[in-house]
Amino acid sequence: MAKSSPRLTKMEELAKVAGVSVSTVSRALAGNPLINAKTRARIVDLAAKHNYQINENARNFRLQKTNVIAVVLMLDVKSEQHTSDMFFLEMLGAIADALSVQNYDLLLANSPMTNVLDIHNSRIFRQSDGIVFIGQGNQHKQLNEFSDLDKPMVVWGSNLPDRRYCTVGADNVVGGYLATKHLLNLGRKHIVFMGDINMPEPKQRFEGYLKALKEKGVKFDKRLQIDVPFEMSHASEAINDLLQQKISFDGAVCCSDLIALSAIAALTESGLRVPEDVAVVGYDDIALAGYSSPSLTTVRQNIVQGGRILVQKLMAQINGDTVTDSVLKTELIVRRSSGAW
Amino acid sequence: MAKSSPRLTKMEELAKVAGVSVSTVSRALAGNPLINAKTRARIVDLAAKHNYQINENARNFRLQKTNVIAVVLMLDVKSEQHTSDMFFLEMLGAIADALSVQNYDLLLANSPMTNVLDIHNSRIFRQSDGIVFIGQGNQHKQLNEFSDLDKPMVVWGSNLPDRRYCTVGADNVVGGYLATKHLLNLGRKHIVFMGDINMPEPKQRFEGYLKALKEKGVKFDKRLQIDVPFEMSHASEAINDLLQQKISFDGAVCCSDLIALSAIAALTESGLRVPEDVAVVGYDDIALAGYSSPSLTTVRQNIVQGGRILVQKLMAQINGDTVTDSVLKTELIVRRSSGAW
DNA sequence: AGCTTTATTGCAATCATTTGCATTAGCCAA
DNA sequence: TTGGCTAATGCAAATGATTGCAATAAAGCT
Repeated sequence: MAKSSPRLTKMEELAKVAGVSVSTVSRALAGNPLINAKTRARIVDLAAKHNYQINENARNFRLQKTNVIAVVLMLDVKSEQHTSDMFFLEMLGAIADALSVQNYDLLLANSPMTNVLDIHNSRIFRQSDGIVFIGQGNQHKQLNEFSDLDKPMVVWGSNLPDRRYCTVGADNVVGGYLATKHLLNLGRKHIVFMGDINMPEPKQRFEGYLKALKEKGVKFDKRLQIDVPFEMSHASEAINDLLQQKISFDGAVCCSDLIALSAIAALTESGLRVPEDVAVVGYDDIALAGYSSPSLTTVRQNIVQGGRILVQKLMAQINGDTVTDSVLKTELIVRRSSGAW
Repeated sequence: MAKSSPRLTKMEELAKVAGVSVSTVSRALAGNPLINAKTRARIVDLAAKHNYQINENARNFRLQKTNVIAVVLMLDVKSEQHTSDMFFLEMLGAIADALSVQNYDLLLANSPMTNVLDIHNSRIFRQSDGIVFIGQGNQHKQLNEFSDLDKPMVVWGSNLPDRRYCTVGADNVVGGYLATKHLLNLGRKHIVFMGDINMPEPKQRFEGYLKALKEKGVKFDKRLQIDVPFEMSHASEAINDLLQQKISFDGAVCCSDLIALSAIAALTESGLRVPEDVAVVGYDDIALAGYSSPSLTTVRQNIVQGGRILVQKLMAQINGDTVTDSVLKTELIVRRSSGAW
C-alpha cells in the first residue's frame, strides 16, 4: 500500500509534486494527446495516489458549463397524470444512471409546472446544460414555443404531428396492438378499450387497438371505447356503467395497470371471474402487476432503455448535433389475468 | 412597458449601465449595507429592467459553495426496500419543494449504494453542500462513520440508540400502536404482525403493537409475528403458512401497503373474507391503497412535513448550528378493509 | 555543423464574482 | 482654511481550472 498522502485539492499542488506545470497536469488529466504518454500516465497515477479530485466548480466555471441536466416531471396530479407514479421514479432512476456514466448530474425540477415557459427565468434553465421533460402533459404548444429558446431539450412522450422538439417514446401503437391481439388470440371478441383518447398516448394505443381488430376482422363497437383518465377510481364506475347497460364484453385493454386493477376489482365485485369471464390487459408493468391476484398481463415500456436514449439525444444536442425522434419497442408481459396462465 | 433591453449577462455590463463599479453592483445585489440605500435600489431596478441574472457558476466558484444538496435513496431492491417506491417519489418531491424555497437544488444520487462510505470519493460528496439519506437500509454503522467526515448530513429513519447522525422520522412506535389498537377496538384478538423486526422501523412498529396488546390485556402469541420483508411476494406465502398450520387469526398489521395487499390477495384466494374474517391494516398509504378493493386502512406518515424538516435540519448544519433529532406524528387512515367501513 | 521541423511543455490570459483594503468625498469642528 | 472623521465607493487580488501561443529541446536533414 502506498502511504496515504494528504489529499491534494488543487491542480497546482499536484503539478508541484509531479514537477510539471499546471497546464501539463490539466492536459494530462483531460487526456490531451499533446502530452507525452509517459508523462500523462505518471500524472494520472500521482493524481490517484494523492487522491486528487478536480474542482468541478472551477472547471465548470471556466468551461461555461454546468454538467447538470434538469428533469421536469410533467405530472399533473389532478387528472392528467401520465401514468403510474412508479413510472416516474423508474424513469428518474434510469435517467440518473445514464447521466452518471457521462459525469452529468440530475437536477430535479421542484414542482409540477403549470406553464413550461416559466422555466425560462428559473434556476432550472440557467443551471443546466439541457432539460428532459417527462411527458407532455397538456402542454404540447408550450413545449413547441420552448424549443425556440434553443436550449437543448428532449421530451419523453408521443410524437405529435406538429412538434418542433425531439421526442423519445414507447411505441404506443404497437403497445395497443399487442395487447389487443393477445386478447383476440384468446378468442375474445368484445374488447373494451379503457383510456382517454384525447390524450396523446392513449390515442396512439387506440390506433393499435383498431388495427388489431381490423386484422382479425372484428368490427369495432364504439360503445366499448371509454374515455377514462389515468386516475383509477373512474375505471370501476365505467365498468359498472357497462354492466348496467348490459353491454357485454369479454376482454379489456387498459391504458394503465392502475386502471386495469381497478377494473378487475369492479368486475370481481360484480361476480364476474377474471380472466375466465373477462380477460384484462394493463399497461406499464408496475411492481404490483406481478403480485396482484390474479396477476396482471401488461404492456411494458423499456424504461431503462428510454432513459438511456433520452440522455443520449440530449448529449448530442449539447454537442451541437441535430437529432431525430426515437420510438422504442414495447413488449407484452403475459400473466394470468389475461386468461393465458 | 420599458423597452426590452438586450439581456445583460455580466455584472460588468450592469455596472457600466449604472455608472458604478462592479464591486458596488455586487454589494448592492447582495444587500450589503455598505452601499447607499438609493444606489442599491437603483442598481436592483436596473438589474431587473435589463433582465440581469447573476452567473451562479461564477458565484458558487468564488464562494466555494455549490448550493446543491444531494439526496441518496437507500433502497435496496433485493430485499430491504424501505417501503413502497411511491414513498420515495413523494419524499423526493417534498424535499425538492422545500429546497427550492431556499434556492437550493436537488442532486439525485444515481444508483443505490452498497456502501455509504463510497460516497466520500464521489461527485455526490464534492458537488453538494450537504446530503440527505432517505432510509438507513442496513448501513447504520457506515452512516455513523460517515458522520465523522463532518459533511452536513441528515437521515430519514428511526432514531437508533447509538447514532451519531441527525435523524428525522415518523413515529413508528405510535404507528404500530395505532394500527394495532384500531384492530383491537374492532374486537379482533388474534392479530398477526407482518414485518421484519430486525429492521429498524418495523422493530419500532412492533413495539407499538406490543404496547397496544398490553393495554388491552391481550396476550402476545409469538407465532403471529412474521419476519416478512417489504418485498411483497413473501407475504402471501407467510399467510398461507399460517393457514396451513391452522394458526387462527382475525387481524393483521402489515409494515407496508404492498405487504397488506399481498396478504389480502392470499386471504381471499383461500376463501376468507376481508375484512369480515380477517381485518387488515397497511402502512404508507400509497395511492393504490385507497383504490384497491377492498380499500385499505393504513398508517400515513406526513411526508411533506418530513421533507421540510429534513431540509431545515440540513440548512441549520450548513450554517454551523448543531441540530437535534425530530420525530413526526403519524396518523391512521381508516378505510374499509380494516372492518370499519 | 547548421538549419528546419516536430514533439513536448510552460507562460499568462481568461472565465464572473466577491471582498479586504485603499481611496475619495462630504461634512463638521476648531 | 484645514484637519479629522465617516460614509460610500473603487481597486485589485483571489478563487481553480483551461487553452492559445510562445518557448524549448530533440531529432532529422543536408
